[in-house]
Amino acid sequence: MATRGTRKKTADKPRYHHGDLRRALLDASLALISEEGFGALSLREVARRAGVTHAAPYRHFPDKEALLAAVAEEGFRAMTARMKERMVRETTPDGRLLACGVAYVLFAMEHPAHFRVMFGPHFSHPPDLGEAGGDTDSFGLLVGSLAEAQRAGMVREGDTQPLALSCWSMVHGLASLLVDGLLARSGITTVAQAEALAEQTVRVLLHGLARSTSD
Amino acid sequence: MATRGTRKKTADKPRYHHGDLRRALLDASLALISEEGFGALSLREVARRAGVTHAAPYRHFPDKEALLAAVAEEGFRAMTARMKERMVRETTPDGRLLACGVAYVLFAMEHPAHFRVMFGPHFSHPPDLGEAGGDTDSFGLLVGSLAEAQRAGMVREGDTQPLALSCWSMVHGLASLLVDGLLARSGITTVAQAEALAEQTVRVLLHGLARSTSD
DNA sequence: CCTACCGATCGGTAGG
DNA sequence: CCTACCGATCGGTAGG
Repeated sequence: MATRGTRKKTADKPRYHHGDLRRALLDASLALISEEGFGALSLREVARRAGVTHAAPYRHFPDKEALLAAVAEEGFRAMTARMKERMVRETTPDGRLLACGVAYVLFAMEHPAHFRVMFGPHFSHPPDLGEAGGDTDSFGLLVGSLAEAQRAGMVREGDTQPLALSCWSMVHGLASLLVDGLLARSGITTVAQAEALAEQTVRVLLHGLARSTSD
Repeated sequence: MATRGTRKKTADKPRYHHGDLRRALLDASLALISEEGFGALSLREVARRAGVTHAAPYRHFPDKEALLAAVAEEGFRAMTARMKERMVRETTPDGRLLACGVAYVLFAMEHPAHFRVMFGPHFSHPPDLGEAGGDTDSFGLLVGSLAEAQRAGMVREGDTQPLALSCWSMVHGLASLLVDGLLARSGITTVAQAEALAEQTVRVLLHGLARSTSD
């Protein structure tokens, strides 16, 4: 009994009686998904990892879907930022278009948990990719740079929308295969390898977009 | 009490005391995923839908992952068959390559639950896409027709493998976006629309593959 | 943000 | 292929 009342020997559970529990919950969610896969994500396990009781998250998110929505929104914001970051360095329309696509794939490789939440089939309604022009409007960046490339004569004329869907499909497919580990047996495991493949792949697509297929 | 002992008024639960429970379990899994999403899939609910006790499935599958593996394998077999079916109608190398890609997308649209299980992040190990030349080797079909197109001079020379990854990414991305409903707001909802988009998209890619980007 | 509690569901097994 | 059972986990709420 002599030791009763002294500091507990295990103070290993950080507590969040301050303002950053929300952040801690988001981080815990991402770590959990990365380590155990999406199926392992539960509000209770997230709370556990964040060092709080399983009732605490409800102070910040009304339910599980709200937590995921917050993760997804953060992901779209980060992805859009990543795309802009690489695009502004470029000086040509097709350079920007290429950068746009490569950044999409890089984001997925660097933030697989975010990517899974953003595009996984977890929501009742598929996510809206952000208001036009907003800082989550990654699709808008693609459409914009594609239209610019059209005006510059580097991409065939015609309705921009279906062409944008082709571009999106290309990078989304590559990103998905990478995140799900399906290209590992083809030897693509590092970010550098993924970037090289993305560049090559998007270049092929841009080349295909340059002129009408009936040429 | 007069009615006691007579036929129960609800005989609505079909029983599988014959040989087709395995098939029924696979079908129930697919229906469940289609209707409620992948997250709703549990062995117990599958058993319920198949009209058996939750212990019955263990007679056919050692665990949940084994059930999913069976669904996935069936999916790869069906997808490969779908691709072959469309490819044999074609008389040119690039026709076969196009058919190969379009069939991939069509399969996903027609069998979204299969597609989700095949490529969803549900397995400890990502699925092997089948032994080379086997009836689940869809990737082999792609590589084969791509190599054929190269020999015919319709696709640039060089290592076939990375080019095949570009093709796979393209159709896999389109299929994924379609299955997850992300192209619905772009107005692509029917199989016919998806097929048209897939054709256009793969044509763009083939055009890009025709010659070196440095031409 | 915590304790204590609810009903529900789950994967899996024993034993027949 | 069924009944009966196990321990575990879950989402969510009451009440403080």
